[in-house]
Amino acid sequence: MSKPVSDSCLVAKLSHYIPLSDGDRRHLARMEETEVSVDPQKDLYERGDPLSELCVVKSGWLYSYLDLPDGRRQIVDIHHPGDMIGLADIAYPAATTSLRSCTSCVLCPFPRTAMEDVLTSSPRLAALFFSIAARSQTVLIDTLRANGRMNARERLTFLLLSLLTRLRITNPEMGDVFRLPLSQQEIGDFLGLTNVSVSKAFTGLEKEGHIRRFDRQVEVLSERYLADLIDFDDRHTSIDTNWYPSSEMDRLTFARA
Amino acid sequence: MSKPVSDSCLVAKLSHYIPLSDGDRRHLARMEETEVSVDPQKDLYERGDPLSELCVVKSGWLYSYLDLPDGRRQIVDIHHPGDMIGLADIAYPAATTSLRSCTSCVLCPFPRTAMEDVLTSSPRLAALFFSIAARSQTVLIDTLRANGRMNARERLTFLLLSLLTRLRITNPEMGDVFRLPLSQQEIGDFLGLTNVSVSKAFTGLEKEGHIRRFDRQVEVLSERYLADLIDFDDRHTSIDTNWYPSSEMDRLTFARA
DNA sequence: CGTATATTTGAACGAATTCAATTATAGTGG
DNA sequence: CCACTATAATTGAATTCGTTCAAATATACG
Repeated sequence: MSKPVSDSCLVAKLSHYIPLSDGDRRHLARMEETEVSVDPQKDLYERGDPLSELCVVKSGWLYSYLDLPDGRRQIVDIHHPGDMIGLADIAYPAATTSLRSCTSCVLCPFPRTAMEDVLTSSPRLAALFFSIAARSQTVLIDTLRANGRMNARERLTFLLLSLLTRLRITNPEMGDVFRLPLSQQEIGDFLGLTNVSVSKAFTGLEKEGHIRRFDRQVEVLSERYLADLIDFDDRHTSIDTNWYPSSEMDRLTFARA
Repeated sequence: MSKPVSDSCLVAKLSHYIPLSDGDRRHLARMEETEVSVDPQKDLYERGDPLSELCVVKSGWLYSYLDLPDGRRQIVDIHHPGDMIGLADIAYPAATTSLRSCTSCVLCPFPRTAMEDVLTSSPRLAALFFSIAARSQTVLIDTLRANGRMNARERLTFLLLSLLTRLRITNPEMGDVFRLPLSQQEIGDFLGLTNVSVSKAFTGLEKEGHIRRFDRQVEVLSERYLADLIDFDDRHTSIDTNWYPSSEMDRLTFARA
């Protein structure tokens, strides 16, 4: 964040976690020489499509989803700037989920085969990729807990706190307010609710003074109370790098004052 | 399966996917020199506990779960013989889920630091571990879809088909019948339902002739019909190893006649 | 064989959904 | 810049699926 040595998305993302050598940087920069712009509300690929590239999100929001035969939809992951998309798909010959943009986006695609290079050339980068994948799994587990065992208001609380802590990583100055470019239908598809239930949960939280809404933004007014309500665990702020190869590592904590 | 060269759990599991060199085998065998027996219905660790070891399941069933403050429980993963437990936790200093045994189990623990050795010494093993982690994430995504967007009967169908396809990997001769050592309460905790709803869904599926139950076993009578009902996707049978370092690899399919 | 645990069943209840109408917001072209 | 249209959000009423509660039956285990 402090030194924009490179404008590679991937380097920017990974150097959040561990110091990267110049060799690592050059290596990563080669992965993504292109940028792609995407319109809002566009399907980029469908579950089952052959998938030759992963990508890093440079700007915009997207989500991965699965449909049921009758049209019911489950959003399984929301992607923000700095996120890598498709990492979990490398174990399969085709995409396991569909991908759709919420907003206008800029993406940095890189070839799937780049993973091989990383694993061969840099054990520490391999470990880092592994950690990133592991963390996204933990996020998924929390979402499962929310969808399986929480009521509508708790689920919405879970989403709002998740977004708040996620967005603070790449935007530490942001405070308690963020733009929410998801429709209530999309929020429902993420939380296993209808758009109507999402609306009622929103109104309920707002009337009781826990949140405030204006423009397309949300302000979280009682973060502590809401976190306690659902036993919220911030999975984003810190990551354990102790086990990584090479010894100069410490456990890093994201900048967040 | 055909050549029991080693009785290491880990080697047995991994050689399902790719041929292992003798060096790989020796390396892996060193990871797990011990075996541990566990009684049924025992908590092995709780979310938040420091976690110095991962393990491979040699026999028995276990599950990972999360609780809410008021006692609601969500089971997020069910572990069978051949599974590795704790892989996703290595990005965190402490356990992100709690672990509990369903049945008597034999586990093969190995130190968390072993991952470092693997990543340093064998890019191909690193890629394999990565694939295994990625696949378990996909399983989680399917579970999220079930919990978020399916009704009770569809969710139970999802669980039964998941178990059927999972257990066939390590027991190809098994046909359409398997033992189910989970209580209906536990099944409910996995599917986001109450034990009562699980009972009614079971009875419903049985009365319509889709399944049969006897002893603690379940027989799936109309697998095709049930799979179509929920658009079930078998995530277990095949895994893509094309992208792995070293060229002698093909895409492998599990033995299943 | 007896006791504890698990499953089944039925009835009443409740949270979320569905359906439908209203209000608000966003985007477009005059 | 405003009116117009399409989309999104809100609100209320009726419905539904799953839950809760409670009792009966079945199963497992010492």
